[in-house]
Amino acid sequence: MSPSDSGPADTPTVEPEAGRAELRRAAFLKAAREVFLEHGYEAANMAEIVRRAGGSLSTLYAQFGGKKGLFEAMIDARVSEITTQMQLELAAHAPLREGLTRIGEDFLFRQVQPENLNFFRLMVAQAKKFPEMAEAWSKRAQEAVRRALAGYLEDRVAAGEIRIANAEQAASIYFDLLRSRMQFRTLLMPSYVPSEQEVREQVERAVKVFIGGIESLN
Amino acid sequence: MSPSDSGPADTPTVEPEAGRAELRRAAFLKAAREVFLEHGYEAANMAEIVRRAGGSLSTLYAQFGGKKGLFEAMIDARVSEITTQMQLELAAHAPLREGLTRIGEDFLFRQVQPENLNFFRLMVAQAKKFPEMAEAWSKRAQEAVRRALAGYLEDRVAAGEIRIANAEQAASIYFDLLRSRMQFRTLLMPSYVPSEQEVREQVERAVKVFIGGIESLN
DNA sequence: AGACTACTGTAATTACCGGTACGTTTGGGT
DNA sequence: ACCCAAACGTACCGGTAATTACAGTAGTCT
Repeated sequence: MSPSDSGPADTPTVEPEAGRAELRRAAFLKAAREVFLEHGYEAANMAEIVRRAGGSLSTLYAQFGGKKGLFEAMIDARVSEITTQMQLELAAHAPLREGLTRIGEDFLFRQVQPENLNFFRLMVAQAKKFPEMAEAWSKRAQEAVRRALAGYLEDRVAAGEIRIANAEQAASIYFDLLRSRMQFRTLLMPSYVPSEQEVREQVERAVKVFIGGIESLN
Repeated sequence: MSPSDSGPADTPTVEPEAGRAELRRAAFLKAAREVFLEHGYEAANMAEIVRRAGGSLSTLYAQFGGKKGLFEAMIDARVSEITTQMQLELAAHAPLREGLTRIGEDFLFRQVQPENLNFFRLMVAQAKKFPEMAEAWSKRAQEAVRRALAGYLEDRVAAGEIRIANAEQAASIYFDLLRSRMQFRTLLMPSYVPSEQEVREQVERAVKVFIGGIESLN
């Protein structure tokens, strides 16, 4: 392979200087994402995806092999996105209450984005059919933020602001406090979108309970 | 064929004194439940349901109108069940730590039953297509247990064991602490079934953090 | 028993959809 | 300009599954 290798060796994703195939592929993935999110896996229609993406059914099949392959590719792309998207704006050495609040709001606002919830719904629905995929999703979505928060907590422990034996576990508990109620409601009531105020209040409660209660674990 | 007694159907779990129609209906609902839980809404097959239930396709359509009607009836039945199933073994006047532990284990063990998780997955997946249904589900599943726990907490407040301004809110937070992490994992990893020990540990952590932190809300 | 109704069995109808075949066009490299 | 693989468009195949039609059967009520 390597046709002349004149130097377009880079262009990892969809950079303007991508070959035709790359452009098609990107368009297919974008349309697939829309359609799968709108209708779910079973009810999604390959022809509809082509209609939206442009290009042709043949090319779609040539590039992804089939519905399953397309779905997997689409989710893979999203899983990669997640890692960067989940990067928390770390609060460095901010005092505990302030840091937790900032991290919490940052996280929860993203968490309740309709796009995110739709992906989550899709993954839950297909967890049985695509187990590795669901697992990868779950790992990525969780670990990045938990590690980040754990790091921050360890910093605060070193600063003597709080006593925590197991920072990862504590981080996990904080995210539970943050997320649970809203995740439950938003998953089951797609039309409900929490207001900014609701999110802030939820974070405030979580911070209070966390700071008040986390040392009880030791 | 089977001239005389074609139906091997000796009607399992139904009131002995029900009309034929009722028996059919119950059998259809039971089979529908199995099939919908196994395959999801879209992939479920009406003929398969009839195959399992006995009876005939015609009767199924006569009774439920169609796939949608059958699904709704099946979920309705489940939503009714939930209220009784969610009845917590209330801890009456038990001391706080003991009461919370008992209520928590009772709740969480039920919550991670595969049957329950499968229903939850199904509802999440179909929340867009059947919004009223998902909402009814969410309400029932939440309110009963929250009210029950709130009642118990108020009792403990009256006993002077703890100071809580808003018992419903506190109850909600306790369930968040209890459920979140496991719900997340079990939904995304259908093969993972938490052990009894894991459940107990989770409850223990939740109890500690809750008791330690809940008064911080006041 | 007779009549009225509900259930059964099966086949037909209809629609949709994933996947493939195949002839045509296009665009980039030489 | 020429070549060829990639991309296109579209018709088509095979299968599945919801829904309906219909003709026969079994219960039930009087």
